[in-house]
Amino acid sequence: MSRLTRDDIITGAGNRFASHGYHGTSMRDLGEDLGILGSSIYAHVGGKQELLTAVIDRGSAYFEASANDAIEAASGPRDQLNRLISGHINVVLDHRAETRTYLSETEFLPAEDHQRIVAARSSYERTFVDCIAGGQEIGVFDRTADARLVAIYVLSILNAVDRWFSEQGRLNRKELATDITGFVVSGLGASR
Amino acid sequence: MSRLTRDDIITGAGNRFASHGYHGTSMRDLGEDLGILGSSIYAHVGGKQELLTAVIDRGSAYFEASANDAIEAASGPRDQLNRLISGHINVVLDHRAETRTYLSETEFLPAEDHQRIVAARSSYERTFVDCIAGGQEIGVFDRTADARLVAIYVLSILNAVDRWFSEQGRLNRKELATDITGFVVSGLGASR
DNA sequence: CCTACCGATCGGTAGG
DNA sequence: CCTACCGATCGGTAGG
Repeated sequence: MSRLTRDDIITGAGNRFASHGYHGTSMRDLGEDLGILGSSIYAHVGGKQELLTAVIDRGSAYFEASANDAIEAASGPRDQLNRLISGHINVVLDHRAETRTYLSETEFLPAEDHQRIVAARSSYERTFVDCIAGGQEIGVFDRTADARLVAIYVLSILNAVDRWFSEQGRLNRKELATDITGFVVSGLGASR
Repeated sequence: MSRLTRDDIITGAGNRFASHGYHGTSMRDLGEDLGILGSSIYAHVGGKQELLTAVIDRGSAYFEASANDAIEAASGPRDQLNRLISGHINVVLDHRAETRTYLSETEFLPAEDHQRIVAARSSYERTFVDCIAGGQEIGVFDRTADARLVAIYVLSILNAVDRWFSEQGRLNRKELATDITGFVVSGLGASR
């Protein structure tokens, strides 16, 4: 058993914060998960708040990277929308602890970090709005819809995925992404 | 200044739990909000856990009542879907504290209460699934869609509404309900 | 609903 | 990373 790294501590904190909440986690709880004492955590990080920031920074970075990948690889608005959706699903399922903390505990961040994360989130959401608006301009999406509202609807669906999706269920990730893209584009109206 | 009732305490607890989380709320915090001492709360309720249960029970009851109203008044699947959506929006906006607590803090309920609330929530969600499946049977909704998945998508959108909707925004509640219903039925494909 | 507490637990530190 | 702590705060109670 070798010594823990700072990254190990952040990972452990993410797991605890995701399942018990930031305020429901004590440094002693976290230490127990990691096999050390609560007080020993202070050899690696400055304090509990710093751990929350580190966990949420990770979550935020995963989403940003996913959006950048989608923009680079996309061949058009509909393809980009599918890539954004698929990427978001992969992020929340591959990094459940960080993204759950990011989505549920951001409000408990120190003011400075909170502002930074909210700005990054706005930028990420703008990627969805721009993609939808771009599709409306070239006529592949309905022009009468409000792109900002549709982006909010899509992100609401995506942010909840980790709460119900199971890898052992009827659909795999790729199929879920296709289903959500189809739902967003056609709803219950046209056959997909 | 008259004495507080048990209901007042529960309302105050809902407000605190919604903004600071259950674990982020101390009995002294709550007392301060109510203008009494933390220890005085115990004259009205058995403990902090009991407060969480009481707040979430309220939230759960609002959703149940809304679903029952929609079922009674509906003239068909599409009308019922619109009523379920509109009702859900009204519940989360009229009872922000209780519903936010219901949606975010249910996991911290004592096991027995947790089971009861999860069962009630399943029943509520089934109303949405049945409505969609009913519409598919009579051909007003696309038969190839998975009713359960669509219900999850709709509820994901609805549960996030209180996080971004403003009464002073471009849309009022009724218009938002219409927009969401339109989105669910037509997506970005057909014009609504 | 307040006064006056209780033991337990909290985030965090000094020194090794 | 542990030992040995610190003052502050926690949920909760007895008695009025």
